[in-house]
Amino acid sequence: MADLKVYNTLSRQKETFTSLIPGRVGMYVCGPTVSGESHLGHARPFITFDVIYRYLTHLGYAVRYVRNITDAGHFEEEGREAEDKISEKAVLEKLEPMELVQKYTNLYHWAMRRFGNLDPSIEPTATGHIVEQIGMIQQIIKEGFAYEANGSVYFDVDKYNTHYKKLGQPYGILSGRILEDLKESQRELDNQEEKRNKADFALWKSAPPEHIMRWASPWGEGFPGWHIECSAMSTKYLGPRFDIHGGGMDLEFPHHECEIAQSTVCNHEMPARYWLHNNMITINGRKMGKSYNNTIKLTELFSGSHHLLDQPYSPMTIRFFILQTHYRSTLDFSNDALRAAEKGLRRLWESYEALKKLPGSLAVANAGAATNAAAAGAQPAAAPTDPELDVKVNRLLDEMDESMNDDFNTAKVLANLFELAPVVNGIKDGHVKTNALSAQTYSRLNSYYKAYLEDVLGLQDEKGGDDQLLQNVLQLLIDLRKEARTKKDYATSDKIRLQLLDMGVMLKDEKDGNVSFTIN
RNA sequence: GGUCCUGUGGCCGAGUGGCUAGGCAGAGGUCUGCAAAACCUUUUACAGCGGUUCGAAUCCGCUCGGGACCUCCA
Repeated sequence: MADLKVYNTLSRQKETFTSLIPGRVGMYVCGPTVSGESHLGHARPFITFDVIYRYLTHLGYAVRYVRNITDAGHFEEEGREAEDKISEKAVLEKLEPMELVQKYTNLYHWAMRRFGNLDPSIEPTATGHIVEQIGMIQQIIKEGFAYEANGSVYFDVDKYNTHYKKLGQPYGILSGRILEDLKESQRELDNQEEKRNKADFALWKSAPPEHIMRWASPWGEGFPGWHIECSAMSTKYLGPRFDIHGGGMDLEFPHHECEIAQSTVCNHEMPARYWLHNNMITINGRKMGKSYNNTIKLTELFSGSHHLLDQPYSPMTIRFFILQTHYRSTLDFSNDALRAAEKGLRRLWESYEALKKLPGSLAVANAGAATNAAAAGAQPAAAPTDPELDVKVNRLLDEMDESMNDDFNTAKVLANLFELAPVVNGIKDGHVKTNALSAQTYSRLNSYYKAYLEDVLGLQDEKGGDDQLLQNVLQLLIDLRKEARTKKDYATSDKIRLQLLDMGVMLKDEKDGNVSFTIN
C-alpha cells in the first residue's frame, strides 16, 4: 500500500506521514467555544478530523484524539471591550456562566452524535485545566519570554522572534508571516498600553470586577488568555511533541502561531509535526461566520427553520455534502447542492443495502466453484466470467485506498463508490451475472463498501425503521397491497402506496417481486 | 496596504502535462398495471490573452473576477 501523504501547512506541501511512535498517533484538534450554538461552519472541522481519525484507525494506528472544549470564554484580548464573551452573554440570558456552558456543550455533543462523529479519546475543558495553564505561564515567564503588567501577563513576541529566528523558527513560521510586516499592518486598537508591542498577546488577563469567570493566580484574579489552553492541554495529554494538530484555516493565525510560540518556549520544541487545516464553508461565496452574520445553526439545518433553507437536511446529508469536497477546498452552501447530496447519498446507500442483501449468494456460489476447481487442481480462486469488469472493480477499489492516502481525498472515494453502485445494482437486478466477478473480487467489494462507507467515512443509516411495531404494520400494508395487486384492484393498491407516500414512506416494487420501503 | 488561496459544463465538485472523474439536473430508451427506483445511452467544460511544450484545464507571465487571514472566528 502506498504511503499516507498529508498536506502540512508548516511546509506548504504534501509530506509522507510517519508517526513519532510506530503504530501510535497523537492528534489534537481545536474544539468549539461553547458560548453559543454550533453552526454549519463548525461542522466541517469536526467531520473532517473525525474521518481522519477513522482513517488512521483503519490503517491500524492506535490514535489518541484530543479535542478540547473552550468553556472559559474567549475575550477580545486586544479588543475594544476586553470582556469575557461568556460572562457578557450570561448576564443577558440571566444564566450562570457554567449553566450556559453546559447547555451549549450538551447541544454540541448532541450534534456530534447525530453527525456520527466518534467521541474523541479525551475531551478536556479549559476550565478544568486552569492549574496547568497557570503552570505553563509561569514557565514562560521563567524562560524570559513573558512579562507582567497590572495583573495581566503578555507573551513577548519580539523577544521570541529574535531568539527563535536563529534556531530556524521565527514567529510566523506556520502562517508565513513576517513579524516586521505584521507590526506595520496591525490595526490601531484600544487598551494596548499594557503591551510592549502590538503583536504581543495575553497569556493571563486581570479580571475587572464585573467579570464573572475568574480564578486566583500569582498575578491576581483573572482568566487565561485564549491561546494558552491548547498549549497546556496538548502538552499534558500528547506530550511536548506529537504528530498532528488540526483545526480550521481561520485558526492558523494567530491562534496556532501563538500556540507554537508558547509550547516551544516551555518544551523547547515545535509541538506538532503535521499541521492540518480545513477550509471554510461559504455561503454566497462568503465565509460563514459570526462576523458576517450569515450562519445557519445546526438545529436550523436539521429542522429546516431558516429563511435560506428550502427544506430540512439530515445530519448524514450534511456529512455527505461535506465529504464530497476535499477538506482543503472551500465548500459553498446552497439548497441545490444540499439536495443533490441528499439524493446522491440515498442512491449510494441503497446500493449498499442491496449489496448487504446479496451476501452469501455470490460469494458462496463462486467459492463453491473455487473449491471444485481447487479439487480439480485448477486455480484456487474462481475466475471471473467478465474479466474486464473484474479488473475495473479492482482498480476502483485500489483507487479508494490511493485517494485516501493522497491527503484524505474523500471526494474521490465517493466518486469511485458511485461507479461501483451500478455494478452492485446490476448484480441485484440480475443484469450483471453472479459470477462476473471472481469470488475474491466480490469479497473485496463487500469489505470495501463497508469499510469506507461506514468505518472510514462514518456514514450511517438514517431511515427510522428501527421500530419493530412499525415494521410489522408496514409489512401488513405491503401484504394487503400485494393481494390487491394480484386481484388487479389497483385502486386499493395505489391508495396504500400514495397515502404511505404522503406519510413519508415510499414503497418500491422490486424486480424480483419483493417490495422495499424507505422512511423519510 | 501586507500575506496567501482561487476561477472547471445548468448547479455542486475531483483532477497538476497526454487516459470518459463523479453527483444532481436535462434528453432518449429498457423494465413496470401505474409510480418510484434501477439499468443503458446521451447534450453542455476547464475566466480571458500570450508563452513554454510534440502535446496544457494542468507549467510560466499578464489581465479580469471571487475569496481568506492580518480582529473574535471552525
